[in-house]
Amino acid sequence: MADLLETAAEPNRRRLLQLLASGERSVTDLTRNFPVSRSAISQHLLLLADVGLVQARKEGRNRFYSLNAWGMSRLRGSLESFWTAELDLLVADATTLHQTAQGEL
Amino acid sequence: MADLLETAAEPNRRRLLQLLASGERSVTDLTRNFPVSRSAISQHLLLLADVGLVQARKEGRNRFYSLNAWGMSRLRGSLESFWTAELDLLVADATTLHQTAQGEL
DNA sequence: GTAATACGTTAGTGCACACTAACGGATTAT
DNA sequence: ATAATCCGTTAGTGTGCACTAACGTATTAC
Repeated sequence: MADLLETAAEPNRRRLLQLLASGERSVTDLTRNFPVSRSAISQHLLLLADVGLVQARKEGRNRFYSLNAWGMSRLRGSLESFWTAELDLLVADATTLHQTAQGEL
Repeated sequence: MADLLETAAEPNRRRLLQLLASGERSVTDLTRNFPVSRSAISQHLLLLADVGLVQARKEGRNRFYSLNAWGMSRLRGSLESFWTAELDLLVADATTLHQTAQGEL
């Protein structure tokens, strides 16, 4: 799983990135927000670190993970290059259609 | 793989969505843009259809796949709810830092 | 009509992923 | 000091994914 966007897309990892947006957090602390084990979360974090989206800081027996701004910037770029103007047009039409349908109810 | 964003994130499927942005295409036609088999592409298309991002139209012995505007609209929504304003701030800083670094060369 | 060909899907396989269980390392309590 | 506890990672396992090979079906050539 070398791909940046694909790595970030997995639901648990997506959530991890969002949680880390508000600041660094330990593995155990992050785990509280998930139904899976500390180990699972640790491994998701290691994957995110592999692609450069997060990094860890050791302090005592804790490891505080935080977002890597540069990696997140690259992710943003990937998203933007994926979502072309052509798709915006398509979606604009769909939204219009949907709103029309809603209005017609 | 029920998750919309995760399904769309896989590199080949991402590319398929982009190719389909310019209009409907047959499986064989789409396959020309990939190093993998027609079968592989067909299966990716079936997955995309499962989550409602594309649909197929039969004509002769061809099946023309096209984007589902409403599905793509939902995808757009998922992307937007993932990428919070907080992340924009973080990335803005990173970009600034990078530009500074570039300027310093 | 029938043989040949083209298109897309289903069958089958290897591998990677996501997870729990077991572990090593560090800190705290006594 | 040492036993107990907490934190994060590595070991081991099952499932699901991405892919090629084989197949069914429909069209075209003769």
